[in-house]
Amino acid sequence: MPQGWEEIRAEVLTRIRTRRWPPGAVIPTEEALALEFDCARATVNRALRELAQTGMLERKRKAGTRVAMLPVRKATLDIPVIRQEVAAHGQVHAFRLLLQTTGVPPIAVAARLQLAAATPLLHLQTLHLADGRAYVLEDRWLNPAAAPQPLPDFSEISANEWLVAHVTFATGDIAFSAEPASTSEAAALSVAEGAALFITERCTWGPDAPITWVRLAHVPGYRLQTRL
Amino acid sequence: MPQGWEEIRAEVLTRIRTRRWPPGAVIPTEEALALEFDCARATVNRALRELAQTGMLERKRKAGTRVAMLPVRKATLDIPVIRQEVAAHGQVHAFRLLLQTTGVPPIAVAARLQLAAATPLLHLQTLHLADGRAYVLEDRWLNPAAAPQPLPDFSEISANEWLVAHVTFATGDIAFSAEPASTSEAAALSVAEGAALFITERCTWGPDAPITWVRLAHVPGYRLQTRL
DNA sequence: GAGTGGTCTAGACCACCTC
DNA sequence: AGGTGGTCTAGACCACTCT
Repeated sequence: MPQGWEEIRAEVLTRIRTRRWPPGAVIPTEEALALEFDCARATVNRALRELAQTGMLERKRKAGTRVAMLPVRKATLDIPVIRQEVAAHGQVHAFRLLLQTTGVPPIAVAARLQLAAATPLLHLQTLHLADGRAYVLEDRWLNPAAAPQPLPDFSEISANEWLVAHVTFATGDIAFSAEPASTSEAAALSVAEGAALFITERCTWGPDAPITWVRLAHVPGYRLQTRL
Repeated sequence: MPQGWEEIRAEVLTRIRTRRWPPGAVIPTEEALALEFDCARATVNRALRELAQTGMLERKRKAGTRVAMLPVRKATLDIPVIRQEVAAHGQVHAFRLLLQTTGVPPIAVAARLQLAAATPLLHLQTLHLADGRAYVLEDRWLNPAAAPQPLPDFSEISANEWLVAHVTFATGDIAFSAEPASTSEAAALSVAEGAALFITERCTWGPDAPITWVRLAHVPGYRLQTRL
């Protein structure tokens, strides 16, 4: 007899995986399961809610709970923080500020940030190193209006870490893709032009104004991995 | 005054984002917050637990709850099912089975599946089309021992959909990367050799045996996106 | 040792949705 | 209209871990 919501979750998961409750089937109500497992309905609710959150179950009031037709559709992904990511590999992290200017960003960047046209932003290019070798090339446009003055010396502190510590964050999105290395990217990362790079692109907004747009070009061989 | 765990979560999130509770700070105990918000401790617990799950808070018994030093570190992302993904774009999905043979997989594949050496697997290559144009090239090795006999005709039903509907799934992992198109991939996807392709690689295991290894090579321009 | 979060209970009311 | 999940409560005990 399972006890505790985790064991109940495991038991339900087993019944799904062994096809005792096949995809599409309606499973017993919370009340019935609470009776079977001899626990409170809230405990069953907790277990089933967690399974619904990962996409194994689909729940609707009155209609009941059914096993998803295509189970395992969601994964939680750790968004790596570069310094920690490098440290986790037992390597030494360092970075070099390649570029720091102010100017109007490309249309594509302004559009993603939903920025009024021709707003000047701070443009930073940073190369992150792991044990002295190129690891990630960071291309960032930063809205000074979103940050408290004065801005720090970004050759000493990473923009990402300073921002999360000092700027109020409201919302954001993140996208992953593959792109060929441009001439300048290839040079910075010491790879061939056109090499397949894993790209992470992030936008963040504050309560009132866009904060920053970042594009991380990862060195070939980079993998983003998670359990299902 | 917030009411309900969602409003409490929103209120706590606001206090974090406005830096009333800055990164690293310890926030009041559940009991204190329950008093302030005039609700049960379980309600506060629910709100704080959700925030901890997304990486905004770090919780430890006795030590209390503190705002994460680097907030927003986890994102949940939907693992797309190809047919639905294509349909979601309003396009027509179709697929062509390019290859179906049986043989011993490459060492790299066998290793990832933790497979005993020299086990013959079914090898499938499938090209998925969106509105008739190449969309994803699927390269799959499937363990017949993990599936109930007989196997279906994979030129009529997609291997993925048949598997989730008929094979007991236990665990798996998924990885994303960028790789240059090989000669055969380039031909199948109608792109230049060496073009940057977004790669999804998935391993799944049953309770007793490895089930399948899949590698999806997405056409250039593909983006995997999610909110933060 | 003591404070904090983690969990469970028994009951209740409500919102939603299918029937 | 009634059944189902969603949520809340007030209380309790436990597990962990910092001091």
